[in-house]
Amino acid sequence: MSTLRRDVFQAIADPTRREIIGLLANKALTLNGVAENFQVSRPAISKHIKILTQCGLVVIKQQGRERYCQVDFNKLKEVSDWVTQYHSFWSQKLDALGGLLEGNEK
Amino acid sequence: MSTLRRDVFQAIADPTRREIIGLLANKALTLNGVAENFQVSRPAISKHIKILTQCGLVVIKQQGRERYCQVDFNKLKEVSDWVTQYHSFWSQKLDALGGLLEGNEK
DNA sequence: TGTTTTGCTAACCGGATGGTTACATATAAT
DNA sequence: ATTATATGTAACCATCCGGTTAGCAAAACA
Repeated sequence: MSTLRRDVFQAIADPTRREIIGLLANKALTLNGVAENFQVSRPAISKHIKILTQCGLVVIKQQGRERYCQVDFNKLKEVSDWVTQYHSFWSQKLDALGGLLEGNEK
Repeated sequence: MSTLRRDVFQAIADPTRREIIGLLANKALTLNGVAENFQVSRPAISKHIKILTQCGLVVIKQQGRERYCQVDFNKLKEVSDWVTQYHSFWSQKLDALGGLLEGNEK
């Protein structure tokens, strides 16, 4: 699994990974602790965690043989920044095109 | 290309599609107008636009043989909502685990 | 010491993704 | 009527993705 092209947007694209983030928001969990909450196998969760760590969204702290996963929420700011740049457009009507086409709508 | 599992998070996972959204924020463009701004082929852009329309992020208004693309920014709220639920965690120090492990850190 | 537990990695699989080229269709322009 | 333009679609391809099972290594426990 290469470490290329790993960014936050791609990491949160998967619903399972978003769920994992939700879980870890409450408290740090070991990998098995995370896996208990899902139907899929441990290796599958392990892969998800790896993707989340590769982009910095999750940080792992080793404690003996256990590895506690926690979210670095600051990484989510990258997503927040991207989204909020469009906040001003949100309440805008969807009729900008109408103007653009000078009411020539089909 | 099935219409299944098409959600906003997956749509914005691709950097090209995020760029497209940035482009369309300024003004509605035809499909060729969008494609002019990228190196990839027109069919590739066509596929991206299809994905963006399937999840509702982009709306198309046909004008003769031209198809004007514009962003429905309200769809981005879904992303914003997901992110902002974690706003309270942002300024939090990354030492919650330290407490959890009772200073037993390696 | 031996065994259980935690977690990683490898090999594999089917389906999705992102790209291409080639061709089809419909509207517009000459 | 013919040609040019705008766009869609099909077929194909390499790679990625998310999942599996099997096996390995290290720490913890009996």
